[in-house]
Amino acid sequence: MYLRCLQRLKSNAIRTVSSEALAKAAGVKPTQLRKDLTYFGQFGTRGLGYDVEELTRMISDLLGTNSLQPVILVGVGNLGSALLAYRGFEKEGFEIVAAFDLLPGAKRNRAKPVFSMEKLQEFIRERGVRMAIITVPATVAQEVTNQLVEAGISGILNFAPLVLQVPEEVVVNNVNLAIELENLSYFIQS
Amino acid sequence: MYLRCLQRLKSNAIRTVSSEALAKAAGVKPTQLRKDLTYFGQFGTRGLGYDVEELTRMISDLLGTNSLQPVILVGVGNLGSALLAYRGFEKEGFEIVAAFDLLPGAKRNRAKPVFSMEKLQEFIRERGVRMAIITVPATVAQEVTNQLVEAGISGILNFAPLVLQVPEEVVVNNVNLAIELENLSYFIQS
DNA sequence: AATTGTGAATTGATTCACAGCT
DNA sequence: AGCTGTGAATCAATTCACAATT
Repeated sequence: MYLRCLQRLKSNAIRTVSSEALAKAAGVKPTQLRKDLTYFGQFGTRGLGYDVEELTRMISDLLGTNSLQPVILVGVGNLGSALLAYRGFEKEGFEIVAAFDLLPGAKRNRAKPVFSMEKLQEFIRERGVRMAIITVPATVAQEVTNQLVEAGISGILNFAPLVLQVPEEVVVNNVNLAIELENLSYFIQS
Repeated sequence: MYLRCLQRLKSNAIRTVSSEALAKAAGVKPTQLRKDLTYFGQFGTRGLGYDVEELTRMISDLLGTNSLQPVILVGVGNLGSALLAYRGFEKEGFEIVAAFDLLPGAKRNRAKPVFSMEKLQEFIRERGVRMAIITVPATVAQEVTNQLVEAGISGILNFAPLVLQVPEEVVVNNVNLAIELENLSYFIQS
């Protein structure tokens, strides 16, 4: 989040920012921001603030965002197609290098290649891909996950609405749109 | 999350579940689950567990998920189109009743009507819509938000990668796909 | 004068440990 | 015997308050 805000500042030719201003932009409190940063070192100048350029570089290094990470996507339905077409990732250092689906033929005419599921493990191994996005139906998500893990994937962004069982060295982030809506719905009932 | 797991159990004709089993399915610890539930009352039977049917009903009531909530969507790009076509919401009690875009004409041939932005506020007011999904570019997201809030929206699911400024009675949930990927990427660098 | 960096204090969430039901 | 419900203990995150620095 901080990185995103810093990039916005940079594109507005702002050189220096106080914890107060950056925190406001990121939607957190100034002390929170300062505490967060000190876990990784001291980057500010007292009385002045943080150098936008320098702080940007340090967070990028930390996140390992400086090199382009290849990512694959499994399940080219509505959501999968949208993510394939979405350009927003590349700016942040990720590239969806290929997609996989049971029916790759029907999913042609896209910028990205869509392969059949048989090619999945071979592709992961040959290209050394470490991250995958799962946009398959819940019923097959665990089976797909098993294949991914077996082939060496260590990070999964899961859009299927269930909890995936994985070995502990594999990291899963879940995005569940229905839960987000329910959450909103709960908090606005007043 | 619990609700989702309970529904799965129900469809497998399972009548009763222990905190241990349900917690496992939801990816949390048993004590966590029990503590969570007791914030709202006592629903289990000692020595036996929870009645799937009863617990389902109580969580549904709590979430207000029993009545169908109308939701609108603003910004019919790649992601917006995918969400419009996504059926997963309806099962959870939400219906995207309309979408809005600067160029509604180009976005026809869908199950849902796509209106021009001029119709936005009128629609919200007439239909009493309380929730909106924002899938517009970051550059116009704040402006769209202002319009939504002015028309009476009180819950926003925001996919634009920036922090929206809203009055405190309005709830915003952010979904930022690039941040999810970055997060994964950070935790798998070993 | 402004603003960071950070121990200490506070607040909040999770887990333990076990009493209490069925 | 099995399993929930929960006060107490622990662990983690946030915020305060202010010394240190430019």
